[in-house]
Amino acid sequence: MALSNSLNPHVSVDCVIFGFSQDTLRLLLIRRNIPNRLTEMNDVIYALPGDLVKDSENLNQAADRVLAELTGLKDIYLQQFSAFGDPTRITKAKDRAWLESVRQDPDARVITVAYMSLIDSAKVQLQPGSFSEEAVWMPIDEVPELAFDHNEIFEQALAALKESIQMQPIGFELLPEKFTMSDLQSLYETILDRDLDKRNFRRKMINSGVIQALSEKQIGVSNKPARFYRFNREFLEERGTNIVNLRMDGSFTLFN
Amino acid sequence: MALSNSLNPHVSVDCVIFGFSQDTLRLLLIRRNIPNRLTEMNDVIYALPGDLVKDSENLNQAADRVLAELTGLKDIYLQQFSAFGDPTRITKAKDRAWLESVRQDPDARVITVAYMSLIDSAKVQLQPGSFSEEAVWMPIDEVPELAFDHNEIFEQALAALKESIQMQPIGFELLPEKFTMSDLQSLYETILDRDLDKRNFRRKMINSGVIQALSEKQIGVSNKPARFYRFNREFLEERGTNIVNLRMDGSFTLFN
DNA sequence: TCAGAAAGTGTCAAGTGTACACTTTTTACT
DNA sequence: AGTAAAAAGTGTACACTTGACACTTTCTGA
Repeated sequence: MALSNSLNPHVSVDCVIFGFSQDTLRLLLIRRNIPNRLTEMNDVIYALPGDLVKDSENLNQAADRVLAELTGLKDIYLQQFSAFGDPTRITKAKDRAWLESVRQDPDARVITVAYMSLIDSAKVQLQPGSFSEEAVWMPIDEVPELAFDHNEIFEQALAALKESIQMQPIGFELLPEKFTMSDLQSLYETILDRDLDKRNFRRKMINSGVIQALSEKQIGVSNKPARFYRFNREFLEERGTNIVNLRMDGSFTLFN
Repeated sequence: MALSNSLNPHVSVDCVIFGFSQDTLRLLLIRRNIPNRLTEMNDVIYALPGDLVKDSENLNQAADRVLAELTGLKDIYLQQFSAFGDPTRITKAKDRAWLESVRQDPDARVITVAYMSLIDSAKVQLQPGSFSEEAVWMPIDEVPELAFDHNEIFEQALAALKESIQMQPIGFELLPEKFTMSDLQSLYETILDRDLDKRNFRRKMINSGVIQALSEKQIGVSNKPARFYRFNREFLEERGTNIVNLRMDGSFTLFN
């Protein structure tokens, strides 16, 4: 069996990248067309974006690089949430064709460090896909079978997101700079998968100090135009990123 | 440079193992004596327990194995909290002697997956140390300079512990089966590094349902004997392990 | 029997969570 | 010009939780 001459041939990063549009939480996936010798058709395989870690970079840099190559964006919210290293995680038959097409050493175990990323999908200009590879936004309840153990990684990322959003003001990463209160509530309802009371939601958000009202309002809507808000970045600076149980007195619980 | 013939020569696990005794939070460290050719004395180096991941095992199994070899215990609370992979993390001069003594390939980067573990230190029979290697319980505010980036890993584990203990009923992993309310409060005060009100603490713990009062009491103490309590394991079964914001109505926030 | 030590207990005021329905503002249509 | 449709925006009352605060009880050992 050939060994790669990299010092770290078997460590990768995978990115679970969430976006939010049309009141739907979406996942950024890579779609690959793998020629199938038997059928002479292409097999379509979906996978999380990821890559092997280079010798010169650390794990965060590798994840940043994957994100930048895919979306063109830098300084994106990125949170490492788990490593996956089961010896059988990439040995399933369904993944063989792809592996052989990209790896020198398809039998080797790959340990992967998984990142969760939140981006404003409106900012993303997906790189135009080649014939064999393309990035697509997939609604999270339509995620198909993915390569390797990527379904499990995705499920864990989603769970991590649900937990984090109740503890830290990170939902804003999924929205544009300016958003309405309804946008924000819709985002929270989607992620937490339940309805929230409109009046209570607004009160809590405003009182918590995490958002600031702008004087600007929507234009061109055929109903009462909503006020825009923006995330109060000073809030984070004052408190650090590890906010637990913010209440008006300094403690924080978004929804019980 | 020689390459190991393992498929995964460069992935390890490191365990940050917390224990609690004499009202002090302690860390289980490995102390190694490394012969120094210049001084003809031994250099003493402390490090987190850890090992390379074997081809046949997954990451959790590797961490379990490290723990079992060190303490003789199985089924211990173990939570993966972060991976560390900076290219320079093991290249500092101070670590050279040790590395050369244990690794075939001291220049290679090692990516490590870090675990936080909580154990009742009374259950641990530390394996009798050889001349060159020995395990010791170190109070967390006396932790010396450690090998590699282990100080950083420890700091992050401590931060993760502080956060987790406010969200999930995991403090019990550090206590014996039966404990007094004062033991429990002392543990929380130590980890959170602040005083808690005795009456409010008791009320909250009892009302939350996470502990059960036993009829048994202390004997042989020279003051009013304290009642024993135990952790209510059914509580976890009913709610799953990811408890956020438990209150009496089902929500949970331990302390604001 | 007395002193020392830690256990154990109750109340009140302020803050927070939750449930709940109508008015306002805008555009589009006739 | 008038009206309908659509979403924005607003207040209150009740129940519960939190947090501050000090004294009594129970045991041992001298």
